[in-house]
Order: sequence, then C-alpha cells, then structure tokens
Amino acid sequence: MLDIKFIRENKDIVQEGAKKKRIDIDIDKLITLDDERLKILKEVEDIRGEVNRVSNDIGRNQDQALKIQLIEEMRVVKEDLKGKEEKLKLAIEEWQKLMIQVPNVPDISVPDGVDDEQNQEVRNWGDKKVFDFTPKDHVAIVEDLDLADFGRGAKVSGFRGYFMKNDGALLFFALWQYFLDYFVAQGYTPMLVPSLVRKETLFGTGYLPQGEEDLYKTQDGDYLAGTAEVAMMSYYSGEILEKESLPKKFIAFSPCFRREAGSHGKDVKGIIRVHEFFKLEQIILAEASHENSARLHEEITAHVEHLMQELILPYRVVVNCGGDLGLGQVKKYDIEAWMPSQNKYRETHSSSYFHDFQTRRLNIKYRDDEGKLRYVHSLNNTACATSRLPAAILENYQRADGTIEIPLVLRKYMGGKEFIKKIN
RNA sequence: GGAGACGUGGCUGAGUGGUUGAAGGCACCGGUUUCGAAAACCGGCAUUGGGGAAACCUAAUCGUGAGUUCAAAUCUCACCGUCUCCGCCA
Repeated sequence: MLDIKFIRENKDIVQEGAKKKRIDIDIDKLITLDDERLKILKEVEDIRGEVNRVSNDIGRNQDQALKIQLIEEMRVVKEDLKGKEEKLKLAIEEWQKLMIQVPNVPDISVPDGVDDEQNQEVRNWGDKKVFDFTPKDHVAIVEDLDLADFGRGAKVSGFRGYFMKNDGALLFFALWQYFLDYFVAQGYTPMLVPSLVRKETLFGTGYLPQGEEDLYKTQDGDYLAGTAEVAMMSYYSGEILEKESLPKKFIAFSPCFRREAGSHGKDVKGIIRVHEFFKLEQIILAEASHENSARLHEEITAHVEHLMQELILPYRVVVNCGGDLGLGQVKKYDIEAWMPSQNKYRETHSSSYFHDFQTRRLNIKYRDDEGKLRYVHSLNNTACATSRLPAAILENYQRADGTIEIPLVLRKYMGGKEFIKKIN
C-alpha cells in the first residue's frame, strides 16, 4: 500500500511505475475517487461537528423545553447525516479497492521488460563444471542413490509429493545448520515461525488479495504460508519499534506451501517445484531511508553469494525486470544456480526490498529523531531453500561413478563424510 | 468442546451515558536547584485525516465492526484476541 498523499503528489511517477510493472491501473481515476471521498468526508465532518456542539449544549442546559426542542432539531439533522455517512462508506470502499491495487514504484535501476525472460544478468560467479560424462539430472541422481522417494511421495502426498531419505535427508539438515550458523554469526536472530497464518498476515505482506489461488486455505479460513516472510513480517504488526533496535535482522525457518496453480506442466519431476518445502529466509526491518534499504538489499544478496561461493556452486545474479516484480517490490535480484542437466541457471534465491509498502499495511512504525512516527522499511531474501539448493548441489557435485562429492563446508554437518554413495 | 473473566495512551492504571482525548503513576522532554549528578519541585508530553504560512481550528480513534441515543470508553449485538477453570489430546 502506498500513501495517498505520495500518490497525489507523484501521480505520473506512480502511473509510470505501474506501467513498468505491467500492471493496469488508472491513477487519475483513483485521484478522482479520492477527491470525491474528501468532499463527502468534509460534509460528514461538518454535520458531526454541529451535532457535537448542540449535544454538549443539551447536556449543560437546564431548560427542559429548550432541551426537547434541540433534541428534535438534532433528530432531523441526524437523518441527513445517516444518508451522507452511507455515501461516504461507499466512497471509501471504492477508493480502498483501487488503493490496494496500486503497486509500489520500481527503482530507476530496474530494467524494462515483460517477464523473467527479460531479467538482466548483473554478474556471474564460478566455472560451469565440464563433465567428461553425461551428467544426470537431480531426479535420476536421487533415484539412483535412493536419496528420495517420489513414487511413495505421490502415493502419500499427491502430485509433487516426495520423501527425502538417507543422505538426501541429511543433506537438507546439513544445509540448514550450515546456513543457520552463518547467519547467527552475522548477528541475525534465529526464528522458527508458523506456516499456518491468518488472512491479515497475507494481506499485510501483499500476497492477498492477488495471490489467492496460489495459497492453501484451511476450513477455518486460515492459510498455509508460502514463506516464513509472512509470519515474520507480521510478528511486529501494529507495534511501534525503538529506533535504536533497527535494523532488526531475522533468519526465519519454516515449512513453505505453494499450490503452484498455473504451472502444472513445469518441472513435473523432482524437487525443483514442489507443493511443500522448507526454507530459511532473511528478513530485515530497517529505518525509513531509501539509501539504507538499497545498501541492505546489496548486503542480503551478498550474504547468499558468499555462501554460494563457499559451497562452490556456479551462479549468476539477475536483476528482475519491471514485469517480473511483485506488487510491493521496489527492486529484486534473483540468484540462480547453474543446473548442468538443464544447461541453464535456475532460481534458488530471491532478494527484494519494499520500502514501507508492507509495513504500511501491517502498521509497523518507529519514532524518528524528530519524534515523528514513520513506517519502517522491509527487505527479505531467501537464505536456503531446500529443495532447490540441494538439487543444484547434487547435479554440480556428481561424479562419473554415480556418487556425489559432498561440498567441503558441509562435511562437518554430515559426520565428516566425503561422498554420498548408494546404501545397499 | 463447555463455563467464566477481561481487552483504555510508550508502559501501568482509573473511568458504567453529557466539555473525558480520557484522572493518577512510570517512562520521556524542558526548566529551577547543584561545581556536576541524584533527589525534590515547576512545566510539557497520543495518533490519524481535513483546513491554515503559522498560531491554531476541526473530525475520528478507549480490541474490530454494526446498533441504540440529541449525546457512547461507558448500553446492546456480532466478530477477533487474551487469561482462568473443566473436558479432550499429547
């Protein structure tokens, strides 16, 4: 959600921003609605003022006859007020409907483009490994080494269901622990957060109302979140934070649920695209400064790049084009790991910042140096998404004999083991 | 699932129909005092919208939303949440 004042004062910027995001919205119409809203609001407030004044007179007056006369007068005025209040309510509803559709303005550095095809590579790291054999895809690897079970996964959980087992399961645990250790050492607060969340949290983070079809919903009207960001961002909703406590940095772990509606044909095998996975997510709440947000954005991206380098996984960073940005995002980088079997990079991390788009909806504020209440800025980036990251590791670390070399930094989390082999 | 209690400002806590945006306390800010500090004393101190250059004026806000009334923190209803007890489960 943007500030209506900001929208009014920067009409063209907001309209251009929406266009860049390929979102169809009429800002002029919104402003006309806002004019209407303010006009009716003024009328309603004037009448309320009169009612307040006269009511106070009635309370103080001892003259019974006059009292009765004033009460009668007010009764008539109230009739008029009722009609106007009804009009105001409708005007606000229509206004709000449009307000929540107004996207945040993308940063000037965001390239123009329709979808992820037009995302631009910013940099890449690592040599794509040259295999002297035909590398297997991660599906074949996990099946050959008995690291996952998709057949029984589907039997038990349905389409895209999976079990991780043996060293496949241990690899997940190793990655979580490795990433967690790193972020805790960086001063991040470790959190285990709920996946089962209330509707308001998804509105606040901008996943609703637009993303309804991608979310699982319970019979009680709650939802299963697709990321720990949802619960973590809502953690401080409605609160006023101490400026000295900012930036707050969290490394939050949770199961993640995604319906993947509309992508039925994509990645139908394996653990690249699943309905349920686990993720460590970086979430930051910071003071309201664009420079600060932009700096932190680079920082949360750099953390992941550092870890990818430690894992020796070739990757590239792309800056997402306007059309590939979410409603609230100002700018987003995707970090994509090299997948040898597909001969292309695949997204493993998504790093974005929002300014106060989320916190305005969630009502998270702090008091600045002048004592003024301001909405904090929010940012988030994937830290470690299992399953995608282990899939990349398995493919990049496979050997001719079918075994997997365990990345050096993960060995201590896997009992010192160097290779993943088939257990007989 | 059943029964009950409760939800007031940054915190605490009064307030059951009429200048109550809300007493008192804590915290915070300014001042007096002091060599300096503490203590004490004096003063200030909610948010949001609208108008205004400003002083200031005005409307709304006591969990949320409806309702009763000339007038609601206060009465009614629904919802959300918290707590206590019982039941169920671990």
